[in-house]
Amino acid sequence: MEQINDLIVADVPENDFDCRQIFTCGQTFRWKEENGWWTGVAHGRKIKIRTETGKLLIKGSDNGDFDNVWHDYFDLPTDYSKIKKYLSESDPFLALATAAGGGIRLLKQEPFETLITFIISANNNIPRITKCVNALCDAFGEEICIDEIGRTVHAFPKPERLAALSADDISEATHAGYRCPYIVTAAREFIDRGGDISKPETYMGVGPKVASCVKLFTGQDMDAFPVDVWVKRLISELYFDHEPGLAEINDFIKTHFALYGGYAQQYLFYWRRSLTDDAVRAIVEEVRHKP
DNA sequence: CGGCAGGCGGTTA
DNA sequence: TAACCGCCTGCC
Repeated sequence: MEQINDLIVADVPENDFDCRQIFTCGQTFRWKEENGWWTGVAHGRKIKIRTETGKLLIKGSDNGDFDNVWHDYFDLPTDYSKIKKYLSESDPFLALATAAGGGIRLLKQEPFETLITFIISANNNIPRITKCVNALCDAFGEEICIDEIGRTVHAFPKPERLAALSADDISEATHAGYRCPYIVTAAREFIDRGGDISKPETYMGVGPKVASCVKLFTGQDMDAFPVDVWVKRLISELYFDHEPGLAEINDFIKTHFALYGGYAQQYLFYWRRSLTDDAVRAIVEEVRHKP
């Protein structure tokens, strides 16, 4: 890693870091692409990043922040080539999925932000989750800076701020609907528990799927395997000749994806969303008839 | 075009 | 098991 003025340049394996894949695969909703750079906020800091053949370029950071924050946030210590190789060799579908989304990385995100963001994600879709989360930050997050075209950039709100609000306050700002009371109570609970999210499913508004997301996207449990409608659909298409129940799917996941389960889930999820039902059927046909 | 079902990256009671 | 907020899509 080296620093040139306000630009950090770090080595990243060329095929293991793709901004679009990282920021649009559903793990975070705070990054957007502008003029060839991806801009985002985490840990109360705003940066811009892009990649260039084997290099990660970061603007708005410095040596200290890179070492203390971004190195870990972008999961740079993990060797994704090794993970993709292992998954590819253990499963023909993962070979295809890791080829399609090979630049995905699992960000190590902040506990409170992840908890609230995925409470919002329940029974919701990506464009609307993005809107809600960013509206929440704009309304209640502390100001970080003004960007080059005059927009105020906000951090994710602190637990104390959200805990002091009413559900109606949140609703007015975000239009997150019936999830708003969950956001307030989760903020209060989070404070009462001293920031402990080791059992996310014990928070109101957090069921099995959201709990898995929190564990996986904070880096707490890399075997966590969130099962949403897309993953459920794909698992039954690829591995079952009948419509499996949730228990059956969970059983299968535990044995089949034991190691690197969370990574497998991300590759599969990203891959499935790019395919039509017909394309999946054709792929299943082809893989089954291979010697 | 505009009104109105139908469907979402689940959870709760 | 249905109801839930609100936005987007497709249909008439």
